[in-house]
Amino acid sequence: MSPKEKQDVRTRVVLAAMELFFAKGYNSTSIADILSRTQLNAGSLYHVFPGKQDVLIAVLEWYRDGIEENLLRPAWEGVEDPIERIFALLDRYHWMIVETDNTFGCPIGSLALELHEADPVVRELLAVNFTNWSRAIERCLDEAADRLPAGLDRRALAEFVLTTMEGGVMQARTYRDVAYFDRNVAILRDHFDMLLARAARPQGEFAR
Amino acid sequence: MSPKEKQDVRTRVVLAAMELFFAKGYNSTSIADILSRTQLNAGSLYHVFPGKQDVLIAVLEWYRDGIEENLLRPAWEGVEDPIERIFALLDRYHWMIVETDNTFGCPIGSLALELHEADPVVRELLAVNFTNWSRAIERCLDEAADRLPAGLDRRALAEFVLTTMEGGVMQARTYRDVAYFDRNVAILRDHFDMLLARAARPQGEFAR
DNA sequence: GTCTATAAAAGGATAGAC
DNA sequence: GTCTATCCTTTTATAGAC
Repeated sequence: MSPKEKQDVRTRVVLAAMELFFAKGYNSTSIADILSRTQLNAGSLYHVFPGKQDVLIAVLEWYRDGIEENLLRPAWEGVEDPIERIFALLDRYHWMIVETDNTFGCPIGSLALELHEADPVVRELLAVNFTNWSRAIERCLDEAADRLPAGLDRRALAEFVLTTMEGGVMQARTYRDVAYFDRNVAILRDHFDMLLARAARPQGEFAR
Repeated sequence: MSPKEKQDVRTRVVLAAMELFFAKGYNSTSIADILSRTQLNAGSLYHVFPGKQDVLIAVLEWYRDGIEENLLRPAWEGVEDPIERIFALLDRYHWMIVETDNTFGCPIGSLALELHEADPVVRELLAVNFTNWSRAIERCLDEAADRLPAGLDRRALAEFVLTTMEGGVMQARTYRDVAYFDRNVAILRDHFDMLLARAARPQGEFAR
């Protein structure tokens, strides 16, 4: 392959669609938008994708397959403590909000709420993306298990971290003010501090 | 007015649009959908509303003006304790999820994420709806202030309750399983329990 | 595998009679 | 204030030459 070899049609479409869905949503992005951005013709796109929904599916698969490389690894570089990794990930969202002038929306969350009558394949991919995200958090919690209260529902707490991110992003975007996100994260931090303190407290003390 | 007097066009359109936006989203609801459901003709609708966005605005104003009567009062009937009122409200969402076969989405949250490039008037109304919701929670927290830690950021905690609801609803809908919502609420309950315990603890103890 | 042209349908909105 | 008909644009998707 020559150095300036263009990416294949499939990749170009997926990357363009990803940006457009992120910026405008799925329904508000037309095939014409994708063609215009990729400089492709309709024939090329429809040669690879049967229809618009198949582009969406490819985008969701891209997110699914890239979470480690595109999200977690950059967020966790140089951060070893598993609890701090959770807040390092949230800090990355803080910066994504700031860098988009408070218009950032989680692409998965936005699609999950935009698509009311989603095809089962699409819905399954949305769910898988959520699961991969919260499972990554759960692995952090597992690593820190000995500092956390015995019997803690780590899966539930991991899902709660996802909830904090999604709710914080939603409010920051609606108010166009990252402070809404930050206040949510601060409460979550407080929650973790209390959990760590509870776990550290001597057994004799009435626990709770 | 006769007992069987029909509601005026404006009200009929708003109620129908509310249901349709809730079920299908804003972009996926056509004017034809609204006309079909209300049994009105295009002329009648456009006589009252300049365009589709004005219908959306009227719907958001309806939510804004009806939160007390339609949401808070029913949720809080027979519940006096302010902290329990918070969880009574969340319980109401639990049942809305169940009654919709796990397809429930918060109408405001869904619109907030669906409308990526919303008109300022629309965005302002979305924000006002969020504010009214979390302010209602904040009033509960104010009532319970003496049982909560001194210096607690009650506004932030109220926003965090909204986040818990929105994140829980989002996950329950995506997974089509109310258990995701319930687990989130359980963590929030744990958070409140820790806050109440912290506030009740004698001052001498290192209060972290 | 890529190109242009276009089909076919849906959607928002308007005109003008009544 | 309501009715029907229709305009105009956008959008998804396809046909068929190259």
